[in-house]
Amino acid sequence: MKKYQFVAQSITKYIQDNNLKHGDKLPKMTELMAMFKVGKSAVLQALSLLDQQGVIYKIQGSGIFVRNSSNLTGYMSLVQNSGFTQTLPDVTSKLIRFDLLQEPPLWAHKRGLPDSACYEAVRLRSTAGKIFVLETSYFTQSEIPFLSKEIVKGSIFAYIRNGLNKEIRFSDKLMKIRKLNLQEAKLLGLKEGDPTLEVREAFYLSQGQVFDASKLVYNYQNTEFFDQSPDELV
Amino acid sequence: MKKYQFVAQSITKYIQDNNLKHGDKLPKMTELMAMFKVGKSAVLQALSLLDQQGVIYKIQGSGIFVRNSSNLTGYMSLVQNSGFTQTLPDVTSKLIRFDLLQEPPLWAHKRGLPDSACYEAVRLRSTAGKIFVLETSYFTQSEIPFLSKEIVKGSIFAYIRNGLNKEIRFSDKLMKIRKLNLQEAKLLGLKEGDPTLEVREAFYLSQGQVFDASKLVYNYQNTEFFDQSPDELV
DNA sequence: TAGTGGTCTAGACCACGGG
DNA sequence: CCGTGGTCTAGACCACTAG
Repeated sequence: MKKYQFVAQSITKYIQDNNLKHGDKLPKMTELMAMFKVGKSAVLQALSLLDQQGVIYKIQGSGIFVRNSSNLTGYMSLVQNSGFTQTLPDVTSKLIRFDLLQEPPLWAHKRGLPDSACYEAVRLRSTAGKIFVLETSYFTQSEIPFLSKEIVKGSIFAYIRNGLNKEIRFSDKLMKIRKLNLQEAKLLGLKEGDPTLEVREAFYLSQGQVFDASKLVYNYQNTEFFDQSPDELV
Repeated sequence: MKKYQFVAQSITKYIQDNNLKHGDKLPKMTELMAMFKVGKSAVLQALSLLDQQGVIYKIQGSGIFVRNSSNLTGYMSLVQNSGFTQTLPDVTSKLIRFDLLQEPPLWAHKRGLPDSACYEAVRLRSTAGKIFVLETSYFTQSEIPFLSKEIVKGSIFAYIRNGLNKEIRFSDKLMKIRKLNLQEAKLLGLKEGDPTLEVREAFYLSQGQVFDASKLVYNYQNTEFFDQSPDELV
């Protein structure tokens, strides 16, 4: 483990252990450097991470402070890549459809998925027994040569990371609000015309290729989202 | 202007000028250091900025590459603090209500707004003549002592930044999908029961105090969102 | 195995906040 | 004014990619 990761983790633990709240002051940089026996840049990288995660904020000339970590259990991060598995408890999947197609639908190709054979997986995902999203995913076979029903029932991303040893690097999302159609409504246990958030997402591997294009249709009754924007840019 | 800001800006311009697309390679770090006559850490900070903005990605041992800057005009960033003014064209406001209250509503106080006198502003915002959001904002008078109808009709944030010379540092958002009520629907030009995204946001100043709690109700027909997640953490 | 980005250090100097 | 975080340098060494 890298030093700055260790420092970031230790600071997070320090906040929990000392039960620090919004606005409480953390040790100053020189003290942090001494505490963890690292140089300034390691501490800076750690603080930068925590900044992005919304854990702390810094005031030049004053100090480093803890940020509101409001009770976000049950909320879903709209930004974090891996989606729900991070913040939601007991995520399970029900497989609706699983096929190998000659080519992806047009929208998936437009989002960058290669125009060649791909797996299609339609899953209904639940947290704590409640259905929260209908997910239609396309995985290009050129990157993911083999996929089975068993893998798809579990976590595909875990399989890609651990089984194939590939790294998921970043993603693009386009989102809109709309009404559910009848088919979606039935699957989600809602009514036609009920509101939903539709997310079309493209996932990229470490070399910058799209390997997965997904469409997510959320259940409005069982989903809430959060975002803690960090210090800003430009 | 700081060196790393200048470098970041120059690289962005370099990408535009050379019309670089997704996957195209940028000059290597040593070349960038030479091009801009700065040290390694200045370049690193610049690249880190661009990484967060979704402009580039790096592959260790290989190079620095341009990321898809798909045509996002008309889309709204869900993450960027200042909201729409950044990416949307021709934003105008219609003032629906403006008052000075003895105290904010309960939800605003729960989000961190002081339980004392505050301004209430209800605005209908449009881009290119189309109404896209109904915004109800509460500004605590302890931080924003004076607000007028004229200021509220323009950009309150610009007034705070330039007029009051205060810095808006970060924000928390909670979001959910739901149905419009009759009153909201009328204002947005939609029908009762139509879908919407509701965002409750708390804005913080540089010392970590909440000065603004806002509720945003989006018009689903005129709004689409995007997000380009950067390299991830932990 | 050469070459690229990543981590980390020690230290100089700058810029802001608060007494 | 002092103390804090912020920027920046030069350079050592590590880790990964690709030919």
